[in-house]
Amino acid sequence: MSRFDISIDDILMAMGRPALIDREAILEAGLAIADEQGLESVTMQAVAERLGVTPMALYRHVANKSTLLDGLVELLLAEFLPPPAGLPWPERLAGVAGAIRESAHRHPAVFPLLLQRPATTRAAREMRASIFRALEEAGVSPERAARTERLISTAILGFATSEVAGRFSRCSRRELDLDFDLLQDLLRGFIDDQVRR
Amino acid sequence: MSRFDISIDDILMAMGRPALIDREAILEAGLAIADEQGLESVTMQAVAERLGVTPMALYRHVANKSTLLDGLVELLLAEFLPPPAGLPWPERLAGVAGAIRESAHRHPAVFPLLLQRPATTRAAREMRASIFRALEEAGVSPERAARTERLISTAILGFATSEVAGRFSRCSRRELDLDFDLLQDLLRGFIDDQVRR
DNA sequence: ACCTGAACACCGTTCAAGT
DNA sequence: ACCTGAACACCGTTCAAGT
Repeated sequence: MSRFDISIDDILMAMGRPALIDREAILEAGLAIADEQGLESVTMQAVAERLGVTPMALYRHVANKSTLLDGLVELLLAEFLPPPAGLPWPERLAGVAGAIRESAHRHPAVFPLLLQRPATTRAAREMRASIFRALEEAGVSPERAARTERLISTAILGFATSEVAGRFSRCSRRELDLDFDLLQDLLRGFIDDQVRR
Repeated sequence: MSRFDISIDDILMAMGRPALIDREAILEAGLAIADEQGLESVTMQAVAERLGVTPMALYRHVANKSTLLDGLVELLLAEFLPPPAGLPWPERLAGVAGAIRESAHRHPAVFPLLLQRPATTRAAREMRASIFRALEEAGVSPERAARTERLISTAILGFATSEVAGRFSRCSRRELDLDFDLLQDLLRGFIDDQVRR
């Protein structure tokens, strides 16, 4: 009846044995399901089952399904490792673009969500910062850098999303590789333009 | 018991009185709900209720919810009217881009789906054709036109999606207007580049 | 032909209860 | 603290039945 019905021993014993699941395990299970069976297969029940637990157990670790999906997006962002700092900026930028595209191919179901969430998480800021540094090194003025970065990352995300979400389903992989090369030329020309002003 | 339990009179009477709903009414109700309350509020029950009908009645007119959503995308595409043919190509292209962006602002919930469906419907082909004609007039060779068109429309769709789906939620409308202007400059420069080769 | 009632399997989520 | 059982409101969908 009262809250003291739970004995201290009970609590200590519960604390002693490690939790069956945690936030990270939940997100990884969700991402695996999304990769294997698509986003609509990511249900609380499916995630729980993969972890050998009941759906209700998830709610101690994630607020609800919507924040679980936010967490999946975070997981993708965390994969966008900043490229090696030693390289000259064009190669660093190409590295970032390539890493983003590869992530899209690994996670075609979750990737489109990237375009739909404010890029305010730590990993998102880091990716932005790495593009910023490349632009700075290229000679883009700080006043222009933010806008330039937005357009560059939007173009890359838009292309990668179209590619994996099926808008280009009639194009061969080879065609799309060439598209991507051309996109990078386009962005390169754009940056040169921004520098010249 | 047998199928002849339905009398011809019954059928004629049913045929005589006009159907309560049809595919078009369903799609328009779905779009209205999406615009007003977001995509996740578009349920079979909500659409049916708006039409004064039970959810089961919808299934005679649309195969299932997924094709209903496809229909909403179609509705957006139908709004991308081809620009007046008399104008010079740069203005026509700007017209298309502006029309796409306006559609995104009118239908922020449905618009992101455009990036996720193969662009094979009639309206999608028409929009592509109008960009093609502009590129041709600009002097882009036919071999380059398809790839150029893909990159242009991807950039526009990607930007408009980011804008209405919340990725730029920290930017003011004025900032985004300037972003869009710059995007069009970028695309213009890209086309000039394609012509020069 | 077109719509409804009843029914099913499946969702997300809450809350009290167990350990 | 962490998980479960029971329960609720709400989904999408099917099918037989009504008119």
